Amino acid sequence: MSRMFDEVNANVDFPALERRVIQLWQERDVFRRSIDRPAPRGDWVFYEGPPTANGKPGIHHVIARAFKDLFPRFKTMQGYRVGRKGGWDTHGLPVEIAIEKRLGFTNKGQIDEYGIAEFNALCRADVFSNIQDWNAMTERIGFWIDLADPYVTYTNDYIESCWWIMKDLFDRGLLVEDYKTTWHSPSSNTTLASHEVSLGYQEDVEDPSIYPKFPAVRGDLAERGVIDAGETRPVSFLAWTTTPWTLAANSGLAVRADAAYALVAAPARRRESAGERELYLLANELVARVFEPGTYEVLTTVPGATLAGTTYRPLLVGRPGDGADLASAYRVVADDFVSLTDGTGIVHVAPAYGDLEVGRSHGLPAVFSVDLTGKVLPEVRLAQPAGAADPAGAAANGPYAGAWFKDADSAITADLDAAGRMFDSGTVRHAYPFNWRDGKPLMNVAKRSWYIRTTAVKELLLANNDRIGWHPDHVRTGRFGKWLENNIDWALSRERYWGAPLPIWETEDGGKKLCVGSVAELERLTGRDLKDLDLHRPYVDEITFELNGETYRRVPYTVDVWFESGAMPYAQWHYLGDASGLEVKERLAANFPADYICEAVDQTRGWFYSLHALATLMTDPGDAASGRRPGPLAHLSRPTSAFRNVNVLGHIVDENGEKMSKSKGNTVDPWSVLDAQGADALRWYLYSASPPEATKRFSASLVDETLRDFLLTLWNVYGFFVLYANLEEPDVASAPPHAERPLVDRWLVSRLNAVVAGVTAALEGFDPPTASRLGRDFVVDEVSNWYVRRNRRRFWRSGQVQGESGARVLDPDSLSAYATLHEVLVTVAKLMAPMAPFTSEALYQNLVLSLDPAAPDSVHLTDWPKADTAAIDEDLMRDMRALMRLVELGRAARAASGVKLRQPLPEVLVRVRSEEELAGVRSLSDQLLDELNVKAVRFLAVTDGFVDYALKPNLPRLGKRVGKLIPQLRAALEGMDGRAVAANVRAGVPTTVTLADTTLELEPEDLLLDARSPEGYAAQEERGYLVALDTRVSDALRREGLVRDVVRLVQNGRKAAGLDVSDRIVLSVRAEGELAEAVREHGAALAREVLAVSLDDAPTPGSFQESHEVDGAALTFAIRKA
RNA sequence: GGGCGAUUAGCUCAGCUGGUUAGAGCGCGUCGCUGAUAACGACGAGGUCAGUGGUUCGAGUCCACUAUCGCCCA
Repeated sequence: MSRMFDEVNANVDFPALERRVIQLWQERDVFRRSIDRPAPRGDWVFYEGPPTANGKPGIHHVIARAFKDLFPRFKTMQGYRVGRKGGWDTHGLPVEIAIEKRLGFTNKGQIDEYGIAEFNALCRADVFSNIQDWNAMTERIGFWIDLADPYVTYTNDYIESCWWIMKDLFDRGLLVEDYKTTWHSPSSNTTLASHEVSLGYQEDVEDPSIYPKFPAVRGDLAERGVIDAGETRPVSFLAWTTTPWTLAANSGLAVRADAAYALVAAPARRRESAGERELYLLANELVARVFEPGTYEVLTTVPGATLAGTTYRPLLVGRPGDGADLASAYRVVADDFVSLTDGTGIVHVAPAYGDLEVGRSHGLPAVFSVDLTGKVLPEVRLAQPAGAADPAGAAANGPYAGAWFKDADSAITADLDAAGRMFDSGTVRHAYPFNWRDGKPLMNVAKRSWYIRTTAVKELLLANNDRIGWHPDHVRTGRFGKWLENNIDWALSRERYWGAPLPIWETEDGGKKLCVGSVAELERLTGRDLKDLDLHRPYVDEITFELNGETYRRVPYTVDVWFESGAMPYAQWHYLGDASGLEVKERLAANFPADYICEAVDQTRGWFYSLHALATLMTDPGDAASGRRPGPLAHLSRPTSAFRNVNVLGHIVDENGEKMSKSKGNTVDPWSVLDAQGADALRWYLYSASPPEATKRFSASLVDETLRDFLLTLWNVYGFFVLYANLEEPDVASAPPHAERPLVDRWLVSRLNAVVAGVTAALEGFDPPTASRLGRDFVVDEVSNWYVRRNRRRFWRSGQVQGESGARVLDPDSLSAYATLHEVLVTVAKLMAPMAPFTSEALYQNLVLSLDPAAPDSVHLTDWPKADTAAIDEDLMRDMRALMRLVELGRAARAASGVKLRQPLPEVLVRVRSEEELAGVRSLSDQLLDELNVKAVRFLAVTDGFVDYALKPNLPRLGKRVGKLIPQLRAALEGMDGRAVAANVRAGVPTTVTLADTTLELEPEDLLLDARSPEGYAAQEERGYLVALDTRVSDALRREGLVRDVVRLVQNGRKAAGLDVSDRIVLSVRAEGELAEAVREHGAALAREVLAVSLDDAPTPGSFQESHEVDGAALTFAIRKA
């Protein structure tokens, strides 16, 4: 017999079902067709943030991809075309480090020895080592993205686009070379990337803590009135540092202009109390912390601004940097960075070792004391007093020459102490970074570096940020906004190997520099055919050319990988500006900027920033006042970020809240979840568990809960529908129109449309938790636990009638139920499609395509449901809510009364909160009777004298008006006659309340009436609702209740006998006493309930037989399939 | 050390612009119901809404500080 629908297996295996759906998508080419289908609303642009495929994908990659898939599917159904080009991040340090580890390298020099070409070849081979896993995971979770034609950052085309951008920036003066402070590892002579530095931070490192005395030039101070002109005692600026080795690099001292500085008289060393006193300058508020109590005297205080510009003599000398002019050194400067929380309020400034910005802004020269391998330079020695000859001779090596910089600390300290230049020395424990590979200390060093001058467009960065739809919103002004406000130039160059080379060529002396923007340009410069040139190092390093008689060589740098990922809007199409083909230009125009991106929160200063900064630079309209030229995309777009909306995702942690890491062994293999619970359960859990930005604790048991709570409930409703539809074969198309269906159907349709509106709004607001929870609550609470439970009888044995043609035709009531539930299931399938693409596809295939082969052959090719606002009946939904509330109270009342639900009761008294609700609930009262198994309902008027009332103020209305009198008013209302006030409320007249000092006129809506239970009923009340059951059971009702017991036992018997739900039976029942009477009286109803074609009290031979005791009476029945 | 965010029941989370008795699901206990259900219903145990102070007639909600956790930066 051919069924209307494919049978639905109640023991559904979701992972297996999902694999079949994947196959169906492949066979029907659904993904491609979803992009090719007509897009009346135009393009909606999604950018894939490229992952790296050199590691196995973990559960945290699934979450990002689950979100990345949701919105493109949603927008596609809404009528947009959403192209989804995949991408892979292939360059960068993680790859290099993996290869270095494999080769056992501990420092960068070993790479040069090994050979850059060989090294990079290994990197290239490694980056896709896990791409099979990635592609399999991507497909299995249903992430639709074009993996056949992804952008790959290591390709020549991609690199060339990066070059084009850099050349544009260079030509506009926005790509410049300058000194930069870096964390340098002298042990491996390498600059470390910031994340490498953070890997190596150690807490509680013991370092020197010294207070050197810088001899002030007394004349300068006397001139400003800080000391007397005749002062002869030594005057020192007292500084504090933890790096004695940088003292030879000192070229300035910094004070805070707005802080008070004290001139203190004290002994020459901290621990001395006697002896000749010297004079010190330091921040006034730190004096008591630096000097021992009772050993010092504050002579005067002056503002820091007064000290600025005075000079002092150096303690040690070092090697001046290129072009450094020592004439400008050894000055006191004022700067806000100076902190007064520790030290002395006078900061020793060594521009070459960490204080580059300060030095630069005050014109202090860079002086070096240590080379890049951590060896102290030969020039370093104690400074000699003016006019004194160096005993060892200036040409000879200094006493610390060649020493490891940290080893020189103690010698320098001792020598300064001996020279009387040390006020105190000790140690301090603090956090300090070490090379994470060899454990050796790092040092802050200024190096030449290339920068993108993002500070030139800072205002534009902020303005463009204001227009981004951040989700959550606080990132705009918080994490990201703060970052932009403190914007510093983007340090672009890296001394690395496996990355896009910086395309700058310079002359031997570095005097002339040229940025190359394309391979074609390089061919013109060299006169060579470079079509087959690998743009990576070392090959590109070998390309040199002559220009105006000078040889140009490429600088040795690669660029920050964030630059590469930030360039993807342009580089994914191999965009080269005006040199691009027409097709590429059109592609770029259609796909810029993105409507949506989605990544985890750690990308704020990573991809989010690099995308934003480059797009801002590219679309910069220019600034005539400062002579800034417009960017190359200014003609295409107003100033903009690269993205309009972004979901910022939180991280996934394990079930104990701990970060997942391979070393802890607490990572979750996505496949373990995908194979057990399936992709939809996982996706739904990820969407609904918590706000996207929240840190999520992941546990498989929560995914399991999602599966049982939501997906299985939906599946059961679906299975229920199909099971009975296949028996009854309803023609849902011929069902009565909505308006003519029973109230409960109209209610469900109303709710459905409200849910459509709600889910649509939530997804348009990039809010998956709200969308998924609306769907879940609707399906579980309203469709399954209310509608289907309340209406299941309408779906089975529904009294088929013969149609005029002799065909079987369902009565309109059943047909309405089928049509309503069918519509709900189909619409829910569409609403769920972006979030649970597999289950929704399965439902759609069976529920829609079985009936209408002409329909789109995938749910993902259908249009997003539109909410029919005309079908949303707010009053009806409010009334049903009230009814559900009453049923809840009625059940509680029954439970309290001890009368079981099978026993019918004669009457229930009901009171609701308003006249409108009363009318509404009255129209739904048959639901109430059925649900509570009661014969009649009596509605009490809202102000019926049958009940008394507690009076309460309606606070949202009265709070502002009455204010402080609220407690008085409460007390007064409690003392008033509830019935009398209720009568006022009913009549719509104000009530006068007398308080101590005043009287208040309260309008009816200012008061809340809480009904109190009537005496002698099993009653439950809550917030104005009241349900009271009359629990007197008549004999007739008792017999009815007994028969319901018999029905239940026979039904159980049917099940035990292995009968099908639609099988008809021959039934015999033998009972005694009142039970026999009850069976006789309600025999017809009994037979109808259990599908008995005949009912007698004779034994039925060869049949299933059972004996029971019902309410003390014996019962035996036998059933046989008819 | 700085910035941003979080902290509500054993677990996962709601709680809108301050307002009546702080909720849901899971888990636990008792009882009930059951021909779609791997279910469902009622009742119960479980909360000083991280802490302290403030604003207010009224604070889970607003403000300040503190603690703990996470991320980013140093």
